[in-house]
Amino acid sequence: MPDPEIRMRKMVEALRENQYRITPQRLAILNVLAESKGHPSVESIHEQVKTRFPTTSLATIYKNVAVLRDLDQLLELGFSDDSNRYDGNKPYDHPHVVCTVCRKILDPDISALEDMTQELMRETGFTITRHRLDFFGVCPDCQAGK
Amino acid sequence: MPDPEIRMRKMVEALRENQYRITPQRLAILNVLAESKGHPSVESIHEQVKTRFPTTSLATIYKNVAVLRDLDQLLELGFSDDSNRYDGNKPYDHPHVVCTVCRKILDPDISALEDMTQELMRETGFTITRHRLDFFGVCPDCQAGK
DNA sequence: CTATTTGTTGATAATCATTTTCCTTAAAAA
DNA sequence: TTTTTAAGGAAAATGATTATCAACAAATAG
Repeated sequence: MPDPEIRMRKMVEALRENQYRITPQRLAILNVLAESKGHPSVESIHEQVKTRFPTTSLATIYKNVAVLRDLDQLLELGFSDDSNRYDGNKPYDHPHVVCTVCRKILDPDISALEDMTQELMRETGFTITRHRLDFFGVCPDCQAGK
Repeated sequence: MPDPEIRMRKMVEALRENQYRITPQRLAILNVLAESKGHPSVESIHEQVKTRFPTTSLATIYKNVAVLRDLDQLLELGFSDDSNRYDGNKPYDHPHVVCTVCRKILDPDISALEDMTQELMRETGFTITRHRLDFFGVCPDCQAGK
């Protein structure tokens, strides 16, 4: 079974378990999130859902990403100077590399993250449970002027 | 010379070098920023400045923090679900540890940060120039129920 | 010291992503 | 099929931030 389908089922299951209704628009949104390789914005999700359901309202997208986020099925990345971006495939905290030119977002591997968190806890006495780690720069494509 | 005074002079110097005028309101804002031990919001800066200049407009605070930020004299921490916070004492990117209970913010040392950035550039091909690293948890005081 | 120039202030309107409202529609249970 | 009630759609509201513009004042020249 391909990954997107697994994610779809997982998200539908989470909705059912919490007594949310399964509507066509909702399924279309889940589909966009599960299929997406990037980190779509609400606007981008809206565009894609509208190809199947042309009357879909932006508010419907907003309401649904909020539901999924609250069910821990969607990672919401808020940016104070831009619209939020969403990750339906890895709905848990992880670092990001953001291109400041084209706004592309990558998920890099940071093997030292676990060790770093442990050291931070020792150093500060905090119990650290979440993080938001963004690195900003210019991606290879934009460096090449594409 | 105490730290706040050093910061004041540094910021005034940066304004002068860039042909910005030194106004009383501007000095009052610099003073709030240099004296502040925390990470004040625009609203908080406004409240403090108004005790000396009661007619000061919120817009004036916004315009001035933008100027200082553009001169790299002020670190702006944007939050998508809250107003921005500002750090006038360490006006360069650095990691934060945030207590989710009392909202206290610490500046931890992360010695591995430079190496990590280099590795990220190799791994992703990005040229990384900035970062925003927030770790969230509960501080020792709040763990103790204080 | 006075006049001139031009950046700054303060009040207000505009912006924009997001949220809320409210009425209509339709999913799910009886 | 009927009933209940959550969800969808359209539009208005929200709230932090930005833009506008007339009045003012800091800097500079004379």
